[in-house]
Amino acid sequence: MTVVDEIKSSVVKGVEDLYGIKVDPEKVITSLTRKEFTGDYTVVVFPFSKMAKKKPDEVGVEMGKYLVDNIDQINDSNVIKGFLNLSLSDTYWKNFLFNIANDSKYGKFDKNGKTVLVEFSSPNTNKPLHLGHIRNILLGWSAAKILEAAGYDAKKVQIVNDRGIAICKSMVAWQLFGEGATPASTNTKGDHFIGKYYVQFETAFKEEYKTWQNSADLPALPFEHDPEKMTEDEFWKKHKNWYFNNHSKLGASAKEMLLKWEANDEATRSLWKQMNGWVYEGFDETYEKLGVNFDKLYFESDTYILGKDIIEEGLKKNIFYRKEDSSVWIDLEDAKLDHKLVLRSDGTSVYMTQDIGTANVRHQDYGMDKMVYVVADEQDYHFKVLFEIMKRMGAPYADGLFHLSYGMVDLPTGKMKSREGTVIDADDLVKEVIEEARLKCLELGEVGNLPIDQQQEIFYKVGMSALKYFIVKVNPKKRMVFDPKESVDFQGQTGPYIQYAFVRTNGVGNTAKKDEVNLEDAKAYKGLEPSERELILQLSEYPHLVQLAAKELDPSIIAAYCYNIAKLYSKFWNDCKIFGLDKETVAFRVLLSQQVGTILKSGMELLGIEMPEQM
RNA sequence: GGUCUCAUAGCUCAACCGGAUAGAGCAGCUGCCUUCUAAGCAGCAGGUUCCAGGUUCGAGUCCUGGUGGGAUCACCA
Repeated sequence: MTVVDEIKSSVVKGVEDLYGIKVDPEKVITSLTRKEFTGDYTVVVFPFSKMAKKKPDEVGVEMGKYLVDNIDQINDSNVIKGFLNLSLSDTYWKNFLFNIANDSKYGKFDKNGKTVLVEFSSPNTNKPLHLGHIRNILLGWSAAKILEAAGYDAKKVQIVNDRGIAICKSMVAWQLFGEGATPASTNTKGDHFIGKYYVQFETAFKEEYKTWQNSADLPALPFEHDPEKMTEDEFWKKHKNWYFNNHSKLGASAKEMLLKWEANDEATRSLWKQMNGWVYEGFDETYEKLGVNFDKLYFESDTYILGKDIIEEGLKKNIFYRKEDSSVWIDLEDAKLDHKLVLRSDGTSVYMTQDIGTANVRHQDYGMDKMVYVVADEQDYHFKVLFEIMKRMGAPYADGLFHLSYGMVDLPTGKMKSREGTVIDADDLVKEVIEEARLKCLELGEVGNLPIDQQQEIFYKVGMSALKYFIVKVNPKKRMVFDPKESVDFQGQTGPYIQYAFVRTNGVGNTAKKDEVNLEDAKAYKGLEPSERELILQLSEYPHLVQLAAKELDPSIIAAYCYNIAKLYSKFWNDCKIFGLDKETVAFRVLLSQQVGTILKSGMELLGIEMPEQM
């Protein structure tokens, strides 16, 4: 039982003993005492003062006395404006530090026997990964790590969108313009190689469309052009899809390719396999750089036909209904979600059907209790509908479905748009950030004399932490702005700042080893400086925050926490000397540094960030 | 137009689900390296939390109504 729990239950008992009122322990509000006041924990007494019909301060004083009398560790209390501040003894905090030093699993919860699937990344195979994917990947990875720490068996999966019109466009362009080139022959990373042909297709299509617009005998157009309401450009933009489907030569080739693919045409399938293979090689390289991996990949080419049988089952249960044209729908009006198509009139699947089917297959594979989809917030509606359907279908994991919805990454100039070339490429960004780190390390750090491969490793870790921390510190739900020039910083609330604090703890450890400091001596340490006390108090919050982050699926909670610890350690570093003092003090501060280092490392690991030994 | 979502310092973000005087970082200014790594520390300055009401001991947080951004409302994925 933690102190906080103990305080809460004592408050409950106290309220009952003193005033004869029963309260729910959940309703007891405690928090860390703010810096301006003396105390460690604060209890809000307003609710009890209302029930007891006494003045808040009066209740506070009575409760304070009760708690000091009944909980050994609490040795003082004060009341300010209805807030009861409780102080724990120095001995308590010192013992707390000794306890976690002996607990190798501090902050890691016992297995709860539940399995959770985390789906993330899920790229299309027609172009390379970009900054948006990076946010997705970091969130997914981190969510999985946090859930693991909270006791779940977390499986990392993705659905690879490897089929459809987009990849066919790349295939057509490669046939038309490729002249047999390969990633190897052009010395290009596979995903970039394919992306190049996708862009080439789009460019050629645009040209074709333009020529057609200016040609003499245009057919009747489906949309009217009202010059008052739209510009010429907007007018043609509106017709783009229609043109692609009905008049474009390139469009026809791509569509033909798709039909052949669906008909299992041998040549088409083998070209498709080859081109996707190139893309996967490229993706793997990027994933490795980002330090992530997956337990299982699901491919849309396998799953896109799934789900139909489930729809049939649902039809029997009257969850779905069939229209006259034999398309199948679900009525979700009572959930304020409208009617939604789940099967086309020709009997083929739609996106929703696939997702239903895929969820089912995953349940056969893993029997998961929970599933987290890391997908951008533009799909909020889709997942609301999907989850509602799964609930009505009675899926056993329906209550464990969670959409980790995150906001887009914007540039200072506005949205990233692949069509306008304003996309930040993942590989470029990684490379840039490592280069920045190299310059910074050589300027500020003490790495110049290390062997070159160790230097490289440090540059990599520092650069990646700057990038990752910047992204993961923001609450996932919020849109965020990424300024390529300024965003990836190395000072202040950043990854490298936290790494720097860690490197200091590491240095302390090395010196302690050299000086043969005996950590047992720490137990005889007599004092406790404010910055030491504050640090230990924060260390004690770690498990609680891991749980909170797991519950909210929010890595930014951990990111903020790590920063907090690093900051307090930096303060401690400045306030307190570590070596060259009596052996008890030295031992205690070495032990404290060691624990700070341990927590920083495991906290940052939850965010997918590695710590360098030195920098 | 319906639905969802967001709005906090010049900029980028916090505020642990309603708690004390709204906090950090960056940018700006002032100090601190002969001593464990100054990627640091201490300090100054910066706010009508978009607006108007409401709920209550207490509202950035909840409710209503505005304003402004974004998303979504396909037999696309």
